[in-house]
Amino acid sequence: MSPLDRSLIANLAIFSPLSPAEQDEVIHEARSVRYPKGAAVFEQDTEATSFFVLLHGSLQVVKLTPSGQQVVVRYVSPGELFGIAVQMGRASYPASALAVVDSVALVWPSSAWPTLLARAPGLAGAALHTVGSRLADAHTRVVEMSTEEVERRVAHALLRLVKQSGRKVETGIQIDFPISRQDVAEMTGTTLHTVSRILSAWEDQGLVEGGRQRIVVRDPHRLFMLAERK
Amino acid sequence: MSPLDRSLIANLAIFSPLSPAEQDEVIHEARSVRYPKGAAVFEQDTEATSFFVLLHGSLQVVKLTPSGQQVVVRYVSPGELFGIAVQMGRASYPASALAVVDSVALVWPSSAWPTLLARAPGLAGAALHTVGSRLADAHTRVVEMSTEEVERRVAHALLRLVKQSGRKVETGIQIDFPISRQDVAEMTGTTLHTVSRILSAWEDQGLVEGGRQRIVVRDPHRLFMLAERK
DNA sequence: ACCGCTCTTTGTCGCACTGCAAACAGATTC
DNA sequence: GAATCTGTTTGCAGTGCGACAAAGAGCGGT
Repeated sequence: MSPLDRSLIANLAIFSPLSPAEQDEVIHEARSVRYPKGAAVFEQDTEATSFFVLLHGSLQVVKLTPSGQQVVVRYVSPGELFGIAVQMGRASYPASALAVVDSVALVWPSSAWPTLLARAPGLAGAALHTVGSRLADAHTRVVEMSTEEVERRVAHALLRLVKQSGRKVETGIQIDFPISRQDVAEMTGTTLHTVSRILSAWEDQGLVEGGRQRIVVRDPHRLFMLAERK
Repeated sequence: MSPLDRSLIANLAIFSPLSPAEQDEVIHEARSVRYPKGAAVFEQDTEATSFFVLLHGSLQVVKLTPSGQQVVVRYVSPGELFGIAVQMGRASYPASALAVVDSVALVWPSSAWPTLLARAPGLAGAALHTVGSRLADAHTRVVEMSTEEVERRVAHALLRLVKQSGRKVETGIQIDFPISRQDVAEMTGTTLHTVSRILSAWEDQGLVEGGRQRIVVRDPHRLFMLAERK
């Protein structure tokens, strides 16, 4: 394992409030791990031994129900802190995190948290912000699922993905990792079939452009209108 | 305003890790406010000037959608920390909190947070735990709404209410505050009508006992079976 | 360049649930 | 105790979406 440099984390929102010396302290406890596409960073209901910051790639966080159904909780983008179950008072991870493309993360042992906090007290606040915005997202989703019909939920999900991981391409904005209709279905609480139908209809209207595990939004504004119109 | 004593907070999970001296410091910044039934503790989208701990009563946290629909996010029980929007990095409250019975809360100005943290660093961790368990709840709800049909969602909602605010009565366990079918509908993402039908059916089977703004669960175990059976 | 796998598309059918409507009942007010 | 208000029950008709089925298409492996 090569020694890590603080430049890796200096620009991340979570660590930028820290002084260079503090950043050195923090990075010193970490190691960098590569996860090939498809690999699990951690798995649901296993002991939460580590917490992480994603450096490169994208992760899908999925929750499996007792009856075997799967729900996509969210996608993790580079720079995000994740896997902080222990810090929230849990012994095990509440979901699994899978690499949807080759990815790299910084890994700290959960036991390092108190030490880090002592050295950099601002971290607690940063973690609280992180969890707070996830809570807001989760509530938004609850509200959407309670009040909106499927088509609008899919529109919102797509817009969120574009915002979080959109990459400009010739014909519009593409979601920057492989994502299947099944995945979108599991994000919006519907079926693969319904998602496929909706995307096909949108494609006919020139709103989006589909492909195998690929979605390009050609007209984000019109999609937004569709998502919000009452 | 009468001076507050640390005995008010000594037994609350959030403050119990603090030393008596720290508890004195914390309580010193607070004031106690009474909210009559129906009053708002704070309102959605207003500036988050305060945070709170509930001492007595029950609050309903509701979110209003742009199209005017309402969703019940959760109920707050005595001892809980709430209204910590600022600490999560928000300027305004993301929802409204209404007293469903006469209630009393401790109120701190948001600006007191840094001072409190300096005096009692354990508070940050406590807040993180609080938000963490809310996040877990929200995710549970997302999963339920994605994968379960209405009847099962209502069963789960009732079980959660009973667990959080159940009071033993002669014929079973009663939810300890007035709650209408409409409220249950807004918790489970369905309509008042469907909830009424479901509860009526359950009443015929001797599972629950209804009444105006009143629900008594007569047989929690059978309700649990109904909620979990695949 | 072929084969086989996974992902996607499209059609048909049925039903759980919603939306509308109207009557009913327990609480509250004067 | 009558009047009124708010919350609850119940019936019925309509439908959005899920369940099932089967064919088509892009991609990776040998």
